[in-house]
Amino acid sequence: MLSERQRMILTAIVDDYIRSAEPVGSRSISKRGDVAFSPATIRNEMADLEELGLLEQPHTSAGRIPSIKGYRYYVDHLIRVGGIGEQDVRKIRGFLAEKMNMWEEVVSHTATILSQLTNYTSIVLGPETFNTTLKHFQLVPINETSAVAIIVTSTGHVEHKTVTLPEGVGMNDIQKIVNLLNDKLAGVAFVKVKSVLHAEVGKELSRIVDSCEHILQMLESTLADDQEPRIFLSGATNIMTQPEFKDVDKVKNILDMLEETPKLMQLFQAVPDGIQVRIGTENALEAINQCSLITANYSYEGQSLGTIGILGPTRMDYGKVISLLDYLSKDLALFMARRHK
Amino acid sequence: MLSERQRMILTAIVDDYIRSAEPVGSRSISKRGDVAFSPATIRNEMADLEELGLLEQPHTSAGRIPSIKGYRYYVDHLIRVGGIGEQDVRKIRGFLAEKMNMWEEVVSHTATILSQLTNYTSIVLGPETFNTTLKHFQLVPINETSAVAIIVTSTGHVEHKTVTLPEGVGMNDIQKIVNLLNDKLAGVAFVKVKSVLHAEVGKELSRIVDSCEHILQMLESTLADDQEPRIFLSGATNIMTQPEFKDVDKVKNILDMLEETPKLMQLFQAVPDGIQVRIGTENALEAINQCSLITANYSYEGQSLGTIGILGPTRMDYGKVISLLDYLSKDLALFMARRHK
DNA sequence: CGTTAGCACTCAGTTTGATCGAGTGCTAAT
DNA sequence: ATTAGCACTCGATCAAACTGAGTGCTAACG
Repeated sequence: MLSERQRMILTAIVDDYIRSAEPVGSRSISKRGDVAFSPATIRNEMADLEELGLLEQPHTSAGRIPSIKGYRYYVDHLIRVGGIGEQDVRKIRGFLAEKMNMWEEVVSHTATILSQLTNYTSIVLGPETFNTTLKHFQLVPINETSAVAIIVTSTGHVEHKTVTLPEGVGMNDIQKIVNLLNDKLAGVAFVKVKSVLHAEVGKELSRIVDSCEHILQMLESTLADDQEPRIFLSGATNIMTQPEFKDVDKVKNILDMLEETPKLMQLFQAVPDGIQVRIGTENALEAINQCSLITANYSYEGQSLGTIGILGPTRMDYGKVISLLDYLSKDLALFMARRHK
Repeated sequence: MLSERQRMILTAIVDDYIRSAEPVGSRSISKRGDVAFSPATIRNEMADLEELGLLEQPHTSAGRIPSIKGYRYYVDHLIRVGGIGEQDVRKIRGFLAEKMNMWEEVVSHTATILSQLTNYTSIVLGPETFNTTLKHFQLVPINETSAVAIIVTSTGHVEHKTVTLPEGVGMNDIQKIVNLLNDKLAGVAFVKVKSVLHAEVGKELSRIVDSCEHILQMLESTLADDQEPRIFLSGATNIMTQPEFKDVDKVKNILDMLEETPKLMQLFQAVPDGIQVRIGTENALEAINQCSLITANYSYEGQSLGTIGILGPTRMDYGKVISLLDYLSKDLALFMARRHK
């Protein structure tokens, strides 16, 4: 357990370091005013804090910087999550005032605004489709052998896919198939589509067309395939403004990671509800061992729809980012709720 | 007009510099073997080439590097566009063997493979829609006030958009509208959609629904709006492997530019047919004044469909990139032709 | 006993200066 | 016309010296 004075000093060091990106010395803390002790006293406390693993020294004659553990303590116990600034609120309001119908627009705008307000990189996962239902299905023939399959979900999300038609399927057949599917599948949750397809559609389909097997298979892969949510990135280059990322190689590792969808998915995998802070090596991926990732779910009626996140240096303005994510995730949830209805 | 010897020397310098990224001295050229003159002679020629503006010296006691004008001369007169390597061909073949139906997949894969084979950044513009025709139109209601409009083009491209429905439009009306539109607009080129909408659809529409004006307006914005081609980027971080881009600020400028769609469009605006090389300051954008951009159109029946491009340092392997772009743009045209049919 | 002033010590960062060597331009010889 | 030779230039590299922020320890202070 830390003493009140130790907590004050740790707070001061983290705050200062977040601002300046430079090791914080005892003198500069003493001069700040809010910790009214002499440098010597502060030095003693700092030595203790270092022994506890909360601070570290880049080298003997430098000031202290927070360790991962130090940031963790700061985030868990010391942080003051103030409301967000007026300017920020105004900017967000302005953005919400724009009339946007498609959730893609909303989500990508959210990503943009997040990265602009924080100067970090924002990553937003679009709503997952798995708990939505099918609203409408359509097959549009392109030529003799292929067609475009279009799926509209209850949330207004549209997926499309070009499929190859089995031979001997005519225009009439297609219309019948489409009608049948809309009849049977409309309102069915995506997770159940596969079983319904087998249980109810199969028999009826065999009455209509010959090459029933092929079509069923095609439909299955079309309808079941597309579970992965879309990823929106913004401000990927913002890390480069941070002094600790002056080195091109470090930056490249991170940006390469951001270009790879599967890695990003891994990063966001299984984030628990609410706001989650992962500092430095707490992240699973080596590439961002010097970064912190803060994520927040947005949900509807207890069901998590998607995630928004901010990636920045470990020396990140945690307070600001957390309050922003909190605000925007709720906003996003609100929007989705409106569409969900 | 350059002498044969000057041309040889210029070629040698450009080739060497492309390989090594270091100023090329007279000795090293003499030693290469293919220019069998003494360093002194070569030095004299180099001085002449510098006077002509084809070479420049970073500082007095350094070797020469090609100037923009030097690269230009090299590209226009000296370059040997060899065929592409066997390995590359094999890799492309392997990629073509994969069965891909959607053009989005093909185009994005093309971008990926281009960046992998060249280690530069590839930018691919998806086929423009303006010379395609409308194949199918659909309106799927989501709730009382909004619906998803879906457009399928003759090339199998799908666009969708959420629209707000005017009040008092019922399910029946929607079906009628959709039928009418498919009847009137199927097969109509996109450029003509707007006029057909006014000339033929307007009157008929007024017979069906009351709020004809609103709907017509909505349809117009939906159908006419979406002209801009999609952009596929790959290997954006590859510039960082180039020694001349060890500086984070330079890189940031370029990557920032790549994140901005309008800037990219500006870059690709009005590229003439065939293969186009823009070296350094020949590019319109300040951010890539130290880069070269090579672009190639892919077309079908004389009509340009889209563009593929490679962005790299001015010190780029022009020969390789040009032959690769040539090969792949033809491949892409072939694929599109198949889909077009 | 907690706090603080004083002081020797440490060490990264910067400056300075010397050295190195790749490469040039010029001149004179071939 | 070509080339060998040579003085010269100038960035790059390295070590030595210097600077100063910051520490840890000790002793004095209230």
